[in-house]
Amino acid sequence: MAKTDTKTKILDTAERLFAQKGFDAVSLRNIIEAAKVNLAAVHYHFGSKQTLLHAVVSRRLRPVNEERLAMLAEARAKAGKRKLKLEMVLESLFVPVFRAQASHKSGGSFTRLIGRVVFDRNTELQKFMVSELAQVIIQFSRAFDEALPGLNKTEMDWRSHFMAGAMAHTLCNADLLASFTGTDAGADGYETTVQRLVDFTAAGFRAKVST
Amino acid sequence: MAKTDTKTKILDTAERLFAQKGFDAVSLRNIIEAAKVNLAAVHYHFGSKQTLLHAVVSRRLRPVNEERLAMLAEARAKAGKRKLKLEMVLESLFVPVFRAQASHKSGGSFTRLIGRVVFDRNTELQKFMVSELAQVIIQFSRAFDEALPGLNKTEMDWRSHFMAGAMAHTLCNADLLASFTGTDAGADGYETTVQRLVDFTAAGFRAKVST
DNA sequence: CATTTATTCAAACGACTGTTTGAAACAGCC
DNA sequence: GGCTGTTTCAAACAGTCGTTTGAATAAATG
Repeated sequence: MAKTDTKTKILDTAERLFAQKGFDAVSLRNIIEAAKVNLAAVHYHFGSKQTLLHAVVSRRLRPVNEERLAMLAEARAKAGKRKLKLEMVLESLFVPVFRAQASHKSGGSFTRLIGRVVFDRNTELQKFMVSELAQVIIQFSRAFDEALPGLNKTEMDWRSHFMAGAMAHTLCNADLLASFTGTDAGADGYETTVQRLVDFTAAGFRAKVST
Repeated sequence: MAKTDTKTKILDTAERLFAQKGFDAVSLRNIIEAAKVNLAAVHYHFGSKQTLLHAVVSRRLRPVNEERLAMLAEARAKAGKRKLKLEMVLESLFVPVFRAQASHKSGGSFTRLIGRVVFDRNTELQKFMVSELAQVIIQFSRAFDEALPGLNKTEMDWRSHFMAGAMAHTLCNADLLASFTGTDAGADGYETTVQRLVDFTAAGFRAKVST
């Protein structure tokens, strides 16, 4: 118990602080102070600050990505020979990450972190993210092609891009919605949020391509 | 000429570097080295690093916001007594900021910066942004209500949020699209990008609200 | 038990941070 | 010319940064 205690304390605290303030704005000393561990413990367990970030992201993102692929496979199985339904593909992409926020009582700090990571310009981190997301990207871009057989590749790429932006912004800046508009982002469960996001992005994917 | 030369050299260089690496990751010494000015000049002209960021953002964002409001007013005038058209509202929001990228040959660094700023968690910066965007938010949320009379407030807030995410992500991470999919973001002019973004978000706004 | 391995700790490393200072260099004006 | 106000400059300030070190402690193994 005591062996991994320090390790997870560091992970939990780093996750919370990175999500709150961003990677560069949080120092290792901020983390070890809040986690009440020794400074050298970070390097002993993780090697460097950058590797710590990778560990923080990976711990949460890996199960999420596995569940995404599992849900997509299930959607495929359920469709059988029929065409894959766009809404189910989108749900497979959204539900695991939004549910992780609700279930794991990290106070939503980790989804904020994942959302933020997408927008962070950190060359090391981006390489890491690409490798972590590789399978998901491959499988889901294929799924989108199947669900929207008529759409040409360029349009598909752009619309996937827009969809990713809407998703990341929602994960990362849900509190902005409250401050700007007064609407409380966490008022309903994650299911309602996902439903809204699916409605919006599905309609966007299906929009008539203007000439 | 020499009087404002240092000032604009600092602004230009800071804009480029902030957009490339983010606010925290760039030091004042990085900036003054690239701009070939003295370190103290930053504080002489701008007071602090934070105020420099405000100046960098404001210089570009202010004219963009003015043009946004002007385009919206023009769209209103053109509509006359008819209902405001959603696509024209969206264009009024997108065109100025995307055109600024193309016209001002900053290499698109400033739109990346503006996109990034939306996602940055910097309390000081967020307060500043809210004040800079206040008028735009008020006017455009009213316009969206007019263009979509049937939609209730909560749904409207969420969809505006999704739309903002798609926009910010496109401004900030256009290069990601190239690296992930191979589609070159800058292949066509900004008009095509705006058109695609309008198509996507307009359809999202108009999506049937699922029960 | 002793001995080896894993983990914690305080202290220091050199480098870098934003900011301040006070003296130079420059401008425009009488 | 001298003088005033603006702008530049090198140097230093007081911290903080990520990282390393070597000894002290805890746990595990024989």
